[in-house]
Amino acid sequence: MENKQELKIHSENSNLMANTTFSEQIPAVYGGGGSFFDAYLDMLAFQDYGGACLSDLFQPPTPPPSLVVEQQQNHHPPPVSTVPETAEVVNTPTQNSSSISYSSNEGANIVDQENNGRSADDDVDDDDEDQEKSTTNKQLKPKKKNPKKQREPRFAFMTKSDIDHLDDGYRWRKYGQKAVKNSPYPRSYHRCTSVACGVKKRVERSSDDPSIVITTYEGTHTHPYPMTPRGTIGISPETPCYGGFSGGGGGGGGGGGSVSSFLFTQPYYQHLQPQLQPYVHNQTTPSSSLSFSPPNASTHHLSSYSRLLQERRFCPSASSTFVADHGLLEDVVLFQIRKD
DNA sequence: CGGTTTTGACCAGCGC
DNA sequence: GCGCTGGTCAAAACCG
Repeated sequence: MENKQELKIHSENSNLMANTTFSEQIPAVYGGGGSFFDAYLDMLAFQDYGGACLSDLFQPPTPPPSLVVEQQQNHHPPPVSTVPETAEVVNTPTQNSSSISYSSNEGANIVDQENNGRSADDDVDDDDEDQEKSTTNKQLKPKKKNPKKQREPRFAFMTKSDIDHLDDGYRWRKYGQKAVKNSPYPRSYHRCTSVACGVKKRVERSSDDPSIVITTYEGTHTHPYPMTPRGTIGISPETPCYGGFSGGGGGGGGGGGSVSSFLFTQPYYQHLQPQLQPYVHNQTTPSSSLSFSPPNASTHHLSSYSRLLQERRFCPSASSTFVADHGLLEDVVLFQIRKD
């Protein structure tokens, strides 16, 4: 059995043909056989756009993105509210979906699965054995100080794009590339260049559909959002968000970057919870460019998608202080609002 | 010159 | 045990 949850977002805009699908599968046995996703992903998101940077999609945001939000459940009637004016969100949680977590630091489910229940203490116990091994290895190459290092939560982001590296503002350094079995396209390995930030990213193209770039993120950023090249944000240094997701950037020298980053620090399926989260207003950037306040959208009519947009901006370390973040979805939906 | 990319080698895990 | 594959390292090359 596996848990699966999907969230589709369709955008109707001549300049914005976003077709985003978030889905998650928690395989019964992590790493077991099956599809790439079964074995590999904690969460998967699909973003369909043709540009290099999501933010670029919205250069002429006229008219505002027409998004229709709806929810679907495979075995349940369409729940929750609809926001007819905009985005379409298809949320398809199956059974046990409530056990799914997208949180990086809080994603105990994911971590537990990936470690098969191993704890950090277990790793410590292996030190002796590891040292013995490393003694031999040192003759060849001193590597792997912590071979059984706890694996960070991961999730993937599928992007339909011509380019491999989506610009998210974080800086990535490529540290490896490998040919992928059954795929003509190599997989590249990237690491966040920030000091003491262990976030990793893998980028590969789907062998089935070469136009799709699969970006897998591992770990959590332990630093504030690094740059604001497109004239907007920077997450407050006082409230470092642990972005379970961040993408793009890196290659091609010159750093650069957009303002996109996902912060799935709160599970986006939180729409299942009765209470709504308040809107986020970035206090560090008084400019309206960061404010998310959907016009004419009462909290009662917030779609799950809208709530997703909010939730993903939350910082777990500051549950009562919400910090705005420019993420891909935000780019999809809120550009017009921000422009205003 | 410093940062990034490339690339071959090495290591670990897994399946047979 | 062996081979395959994924992931990482690190030196060299590259680039601004």
